[in-house]
Amino acid sequence: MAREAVTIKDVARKAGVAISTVSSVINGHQQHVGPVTREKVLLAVKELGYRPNAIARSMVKRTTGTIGLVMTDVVSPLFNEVIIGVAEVMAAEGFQILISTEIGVENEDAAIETFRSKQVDGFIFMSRTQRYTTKGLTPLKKDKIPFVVINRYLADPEINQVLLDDFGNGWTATQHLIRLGHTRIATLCGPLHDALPWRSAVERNRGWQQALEAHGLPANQDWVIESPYTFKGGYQSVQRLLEIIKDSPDRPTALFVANDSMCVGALKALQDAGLRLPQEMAVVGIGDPAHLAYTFPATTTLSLPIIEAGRVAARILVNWIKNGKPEYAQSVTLNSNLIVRESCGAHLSGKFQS
Amino acid sequence: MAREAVTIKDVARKAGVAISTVSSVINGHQQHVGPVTREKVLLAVKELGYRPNAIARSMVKRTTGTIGLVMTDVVSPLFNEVIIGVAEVMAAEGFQILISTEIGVENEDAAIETFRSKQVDGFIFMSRTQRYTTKGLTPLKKDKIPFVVINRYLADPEINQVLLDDFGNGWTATQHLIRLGHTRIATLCGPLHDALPWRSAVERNRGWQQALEAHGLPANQDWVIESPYTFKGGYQSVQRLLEIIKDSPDRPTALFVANDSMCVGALKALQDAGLRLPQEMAVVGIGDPAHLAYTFPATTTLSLPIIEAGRVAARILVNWIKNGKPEYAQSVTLNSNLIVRESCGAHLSGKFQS
DNA sequence: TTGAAAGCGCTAACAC
DNA sequence: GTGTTAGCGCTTTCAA
Repeated sequence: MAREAVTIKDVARKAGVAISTVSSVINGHQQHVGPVTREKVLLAVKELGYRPNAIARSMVKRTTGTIGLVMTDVVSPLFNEVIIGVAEVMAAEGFQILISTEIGVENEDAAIETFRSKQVDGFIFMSRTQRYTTKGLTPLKKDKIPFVVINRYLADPEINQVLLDDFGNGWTATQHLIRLGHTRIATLCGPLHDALPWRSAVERNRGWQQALEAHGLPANQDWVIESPYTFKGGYQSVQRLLEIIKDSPDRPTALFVANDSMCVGALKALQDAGLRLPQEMAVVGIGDPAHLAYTFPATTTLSLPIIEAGRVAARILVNWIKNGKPEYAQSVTLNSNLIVRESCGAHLSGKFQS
Repeated sequence: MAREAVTIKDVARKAGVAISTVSSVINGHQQHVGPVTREKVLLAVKELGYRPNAIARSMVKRTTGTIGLVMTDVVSPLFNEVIIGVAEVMAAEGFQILISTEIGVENEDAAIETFRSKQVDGFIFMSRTQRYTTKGLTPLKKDKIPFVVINRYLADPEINQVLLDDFGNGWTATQHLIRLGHTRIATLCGPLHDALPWRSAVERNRGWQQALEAHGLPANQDWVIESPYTFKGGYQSVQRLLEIIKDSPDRPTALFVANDSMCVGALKALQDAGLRLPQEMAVVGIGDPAHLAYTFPATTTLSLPIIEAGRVAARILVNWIKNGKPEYAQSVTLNSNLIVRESCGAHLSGKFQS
């Protein structure tokens, strides 16, 4: 801060008017101030280089024009993108964003406390791990503090949430392969039976299964390979799958991979095994397009709308703050876009239309 | 904010002591408060669920424990990473981070104004475009507001800067190829002669040139292809290069690509032209490892230490804030790490040792 | 060792 | 129309 900041008092003195008059013109309360006085004030403001102290203002208005963005996992570049969406609408609405420096789910409560003491007007929570807990959020709810939660799938219907359509993604990815003519579709499904199972894995797998069933195709459980959401997991899963199917007369011709990191590993393993892609194995993934556009072949993928999730959450939050109450308790589920690239073989088959 | 927040006054009343006593125990001014009084206060704090109002505190202490992070380009995932580094040290130091919602260089001044009115204790500027200007920073300097600048290469020696070693990156990348036995090395250099030339392009190109000269090798200017830092730029540059060298007996066997997006485009173009990589063309790039690890072949690259830049900048800033003055005017240049993957052919040649 | 009171910079009644 | 004044919640002399 400037050592000797000029205050509203200085402006008032310089302009030869009262403090409250200055306040009026600063805040555009035009009703009560004459044009000449107004000019005098404006002049003084300019000459002194006066900059209103937002802290002092917050003090009396009891609102800061600042929201807290709590990310349990700043480390993920993909999920970082939520900032872009949030920033976009907050800029338009004149809010500032405080981001949590405390990293990791376990520090979420600390972040909430810090932000509350800083008097943020509301919160956005972004998590990657899809925890089911509401623990840290309960006090917020009780104190009627505006907040919206992204990607957390909480059971509480009173909480405003923005969700990604995991089931739909699994369904769409699989259906895309079916439309391309594949009838035997395997899947790398992620951590389905972990200590705490990942909701996204479970849902995406359900999508795969139901899409197949809806088309009267078999959802062969031997072709469901579980592994962590990692490059290595994807690589090893493919090796396992290849082992399982090696003597099979009816090998799968397509593969749905439920996560981006896994998908890159899978592609690598497939190529290391000498398979031609997509001719001998068509692949569809889910996740970050920035990554998957650069694989070889470029990966057809369902692109998670993270930026849009940020926008939507921000809009809900801003409305809530401005109106003093939530529009209504809502849970918005965002669909993904299917980005057709090369790995699914659509560019070869010519079969895929829509 | 909670509608009816409990204040220090409530605590004082409940504990049967004076406001100033509560303040003392809250802030750990142990000197002046007896153990029984202290306990009474602590109890009241707990029972009431008192949370100090940081805004009110800031008001009188004239410091907010908040810094402003101004990014001219939030849209770049790579440069977003700076947040991670900054957050890491700010968390440890107990500062919060306000991020600029105003996007684009042209809005930098607006961001500065907003943050100043919010009384941030200091600034970190992160830019991608390496503007030479000091315009918006001059008032900060004049008012002795702590700030540090990342990736901007300002001439003013009094400004604290964190820089990336563009020249060194060009040099190292090229030298790596030389060590692998290449003697004819082309380069895609980026926007060297643009309306406003990109410093990074100029410097990286200088690194390429001098590394070659240092080894007594020709820096063939016909093999310097200019284009924007884009996927398309890289793709087209390779096409141009291939055209130029197609009848040449002494074709280049290696390529230094001065930017990550360009590099991905280049790889694609090379493969589309039917070249085997890295056997017929070895490639080294610069930029984001997350991207370039997934190309085919995986790209050997100089990985820009963006997170580290955030850390370093944050440390300098925090010191400045805490001591009331900068440690000294410094300009820290960070070297990149060479990440050896497949595109350079090191795994085949066995020549590369260090 | 504790408490009273001034004041941080600003807004918003309420008088004039 | 314009000015006076009482806070917002807290820290910090300074007395007691």
